[in-house]
Amino acid sequence: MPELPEVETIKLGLSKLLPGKKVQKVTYDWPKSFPNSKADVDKFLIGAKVLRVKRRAKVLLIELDSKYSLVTHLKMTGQLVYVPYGHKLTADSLPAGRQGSRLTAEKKFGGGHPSDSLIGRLPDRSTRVITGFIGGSKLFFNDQRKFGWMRLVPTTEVPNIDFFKKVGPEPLAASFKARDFTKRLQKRPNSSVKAVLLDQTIIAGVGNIYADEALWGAKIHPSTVVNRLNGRSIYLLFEELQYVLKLSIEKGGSTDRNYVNHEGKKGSYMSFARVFRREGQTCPRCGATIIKTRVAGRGTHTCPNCQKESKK
DNA sequence: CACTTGACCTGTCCGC
DNA sequence: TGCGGACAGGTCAAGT
Repeated sequence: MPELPEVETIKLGLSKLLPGKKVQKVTYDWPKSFPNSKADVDKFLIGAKVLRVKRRAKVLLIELDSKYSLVTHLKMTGQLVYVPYGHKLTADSLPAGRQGSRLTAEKKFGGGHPSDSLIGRLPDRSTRVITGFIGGSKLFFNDQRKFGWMRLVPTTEVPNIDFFKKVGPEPLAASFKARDFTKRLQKRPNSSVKAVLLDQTIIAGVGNIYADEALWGAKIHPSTVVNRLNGRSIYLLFEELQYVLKLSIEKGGSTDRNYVNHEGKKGSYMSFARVFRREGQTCPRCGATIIKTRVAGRGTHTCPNCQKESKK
């Protein structure tokens, strides 16, 4: 769910908050969520100062003056939430309620914070890593499903992470033109256009939400095979993809179920979505009923009238 | 080689 | 009410 616009929103937020902050303490206990050794943490993270925050594809990069970077992929349910100094926290460490114990964060930390905001309830059962800064502020990496990860990587080695070696170009880069988009798509001539949009090695940052939204905008059925798309269709798809990504960044991203930004707040793109998660509702363009099917192994939302399936 | 499916996880929802 | 099963969907590994 965090796709390009969601990670970009977090990047913009954290860029205003983290640079200059010095790491004081780090708490983590789930190796897949944070695989680094304590020795590395002590050497390269504790005492390090944040230089800048960047994004590449769906990955967030926090560059440190120790020549290491904190690299985070939120996958499906990851969150990065910053809690400023002065906010009343109920505990300083990870809750212990996840191994068999059915303790909820609420029970463990003494029943209900007056504030209903996520910030007031952190850490919670999904908290995997807490990075504490001098001055008392904290960055929480929460991840309910544990698919995401945060890791400490030498900054010069970041481009050599397998994912970065293979990942495609940024769709919103000024240098990325329709011609480039066409060439990239045509590397997978026999795949469905939706599968290709979701393939991070073709184009970076597109996930299920914006794939469906852009395909609706371009009136293309998601299972259309790339080599059956004409030049005009591909151009339209390029324009629509950029449009939905930019609009969503403006709206602070999409909150389908889990996503929140650096302040623990939801994004509002979903109220602008035309098809995603709108099965049973009417198509804003033609009034037909939006349907949900399965394409490329994913839930897929289309207007059966605007997006005709091409006959083989 | 090109392409598709399953595994990784947990929480929620639906039907019986 | 409780329980099993389907489902959510980003990426990598394994399968066709």
